[in-house]
Amino acid sequence: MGAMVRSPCCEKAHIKRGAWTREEDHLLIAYIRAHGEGCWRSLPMAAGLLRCGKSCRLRWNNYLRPGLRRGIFTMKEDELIIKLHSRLSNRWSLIAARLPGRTDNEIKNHWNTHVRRKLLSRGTDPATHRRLIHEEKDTGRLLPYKQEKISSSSSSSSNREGLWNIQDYRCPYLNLDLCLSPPSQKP
DNA sequence: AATGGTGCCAACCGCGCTATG
DNA sequence: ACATAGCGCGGTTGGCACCAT
Repeated sequence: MGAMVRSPCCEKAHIKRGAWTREEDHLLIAYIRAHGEGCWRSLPMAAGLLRCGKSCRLRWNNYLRPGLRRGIFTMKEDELIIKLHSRLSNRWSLIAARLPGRTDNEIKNHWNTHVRRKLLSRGTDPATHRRLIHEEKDTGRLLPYKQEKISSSSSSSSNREGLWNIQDYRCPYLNLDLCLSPPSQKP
C-alpha cells in the first residue's frame, strides 16, 4: 500500500501513552542531564523509556525542562499575552518566546480557558481583538464587530478606521514595537 | 450519597517545514 | 534533484477534579 506516506512516530510495539509517571520523569531527566538534548527519536530506548520520542520531547519541553515557571499567570502576563496575540494571532510558540518560563502549550491552554473569557467580558472579540457589538433583537448576545453598526454609537466617526472603540476599551497595544523575528536573533 | 455537568490541562494527532543522505 | 526522517507547531481530546442537583 503505497499510500502510506508517513509511518507512525513510534513503533507499534509496547509504546506507552498517557500520563507520565514519576519514574519516567526521573529517567528522562537523568538521561538529558547526562547526555543533553539530542536525537528525540533514539532517546527513549537509550534512556530506558517505553515512549516515543515525540512524547519525551513534549514532556521535557512542557514540564520537566529547567527554568519553567508554572502556576498562576499574573495580570501582567495576561496583558502581555493579549498584546502579543493581537499581533501574532495563534502563533503560540512566538508568544511563548516572549514570556520567560512559559511554554506554548501552557499559554495556549491559558488562552482558551481564561483569556478568551476575559476578553469577551470586556466586549472584545478574542479572535480579532475588535469590539463585539450587541445584537439588539437577540438580547444581550455579543456578536463580532460589524462596521455598519458603529454609526449608532455616540462617538465621533473620526476613529472609525481603526475599529478600536477606545472609549469602551483602551487597547494598550497599538504602538508596540514588536517584530516577528525570534527574540534571540542577532541584529 | 449518587449522579450528571463543566472546566481544566497534560498529552496526543496530523501536518508542514527543514535537514540530511 | 529528490526522498525520507525527524522535529516543531497548533488544534484537539481524554480523563480527572470539582461543582451542582
